[in-house]
Amino acid sequence: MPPSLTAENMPVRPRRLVIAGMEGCTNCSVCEVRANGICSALRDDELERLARAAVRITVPPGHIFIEEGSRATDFFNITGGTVKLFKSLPDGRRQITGFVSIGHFLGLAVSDRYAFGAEAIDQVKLCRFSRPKLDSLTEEFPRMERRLLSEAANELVAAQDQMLLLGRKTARERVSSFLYGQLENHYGDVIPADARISFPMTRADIADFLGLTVETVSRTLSGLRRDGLVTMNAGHTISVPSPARLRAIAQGEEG
Amino acid sequence: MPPSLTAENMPVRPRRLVIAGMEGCTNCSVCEVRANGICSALRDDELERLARAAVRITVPPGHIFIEEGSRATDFFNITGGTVKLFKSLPDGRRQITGFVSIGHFLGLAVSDRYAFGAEAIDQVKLCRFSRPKLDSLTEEFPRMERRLLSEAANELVAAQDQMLLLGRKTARERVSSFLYGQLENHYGDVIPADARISFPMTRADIADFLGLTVETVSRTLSGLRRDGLVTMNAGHTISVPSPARLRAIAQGEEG
DNA sequence: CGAAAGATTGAGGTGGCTCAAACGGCGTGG
DNA sequence: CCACGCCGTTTGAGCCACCTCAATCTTTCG
Repeated sequence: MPPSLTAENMPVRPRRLVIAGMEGCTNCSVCEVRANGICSALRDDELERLARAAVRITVPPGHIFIEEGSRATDFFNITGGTVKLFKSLPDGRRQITGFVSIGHFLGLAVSDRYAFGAEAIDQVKLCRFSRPKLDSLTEEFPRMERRLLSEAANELVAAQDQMLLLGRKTARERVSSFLYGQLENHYGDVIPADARISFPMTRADIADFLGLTVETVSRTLSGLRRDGLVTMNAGHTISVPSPARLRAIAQGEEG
Repeated sequence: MPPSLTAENMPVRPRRLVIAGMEGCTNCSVCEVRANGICSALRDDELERLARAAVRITVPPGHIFIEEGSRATDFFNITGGTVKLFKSLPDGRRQITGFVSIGHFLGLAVSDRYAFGAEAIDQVKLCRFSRPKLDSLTEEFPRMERRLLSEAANELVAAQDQMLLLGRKTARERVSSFLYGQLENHYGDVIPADARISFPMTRADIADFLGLTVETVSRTLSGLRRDGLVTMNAGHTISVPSPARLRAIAQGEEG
């Protein structure tokens, strides 16, 4: 059993700390996302009550575990893997509104139905809470509600950034923004020169996230490579010699 | 996700319930947004404490009262008028992330700085709370925190809709979505045939909201008029004979 | 090793942008 | 009361960034 992890002695950024063989575990005090999940706001004794409300499940790649417009019966906390959230139009056009991974919650709904769909990109592990259970839990633990509010505020800021991207940025700026965002996810606020990213999403996912086509994403990446801004080891692993230059492009600071 | 974010306790649509001559009033129990503002979650005795923390101010049209990136010292509740929220790029490109009016809050920030700017479109009235004051208030009134969470959840849903619009909709669909949204704001869920909207924002505002240019917005409106979908009385007042058809276009259901 | 999915590249088309001009309402001042 | 100027809106003409369609190449995985 790992030492007790409190909010104070843990870093803020998500870690790739994934403990194998936890599938059947319902003891939240040793949960791998204790440090970042919604549970991070709780004390050990409170966690025990939480554990009874949570069910840990595993979702295979490509599986849609939240259907757009279906009844919002559950609430999820991601404990491993990466999920894409999306909205679609009747003719199949799709917009990915965000990628969420370890430590983040999922299932905030205004009405009794989900306004978005959720699909596992790779093998995804998550904690499921039934909505009524969660309601009574937040009732009991105000600190958890505060945690949810701060998480929602974060999502809102990210959503506003994405609106600026989708409404006003060029393809080159969008792709650079995406790559830089991946760098931030991985390294936090201090990104070293010659950084490397590895991400699970396909070009099609990236295109649907950036409001572009696969071809444009591919061409734009090739362009960045030609300009020495990135080097591509494999399709899903990219090196960035100068993150600062990439950031400048992402923010529209280049000629 | 949110605790009680069930249909029953969700905020209803904003009402045009505006009581004149309240400018100097600091008694929240008779406040015109009592029904929809963040205060709506509070009892009368709690409101009295709230009143001491609030300052009512008036902002003239065109005035930017939140500067992008400035210190997030205050939190606002809009009691009259319409505000545009925006983000900009260094070269002046601008994206309006939302229009907020009576009853909505403003100023939720993740860091110690605002990630967006806010500008009054018409004459705007608002309640200002200092951040520390608000913090102690939410500490004291958990119900208020819950209210903020539900409001944030609503904003998040709207933001996701807007991302779909910006990333995947045509100009015609975007303009139709905007107009239909205005109808919803005004009428709520039940929109009568032959509905009329009147909005304060200029074509430039609409363009920056929809990720288009002024010219495209204008041309698209002309197109909708040519097709009998809208009739324009004055530039800022538009009639919609068949809201259902407009909605169909907005959602990409037309050929 | 082979099939299928994903990624890249090319050629050509187009929706929305840019540049430009004209129009209209409204407040101001003569 | 009208002339003027300002600002927002509309309309036109031409262009370009990104999309569409299509072929080829690469990676993945049974």
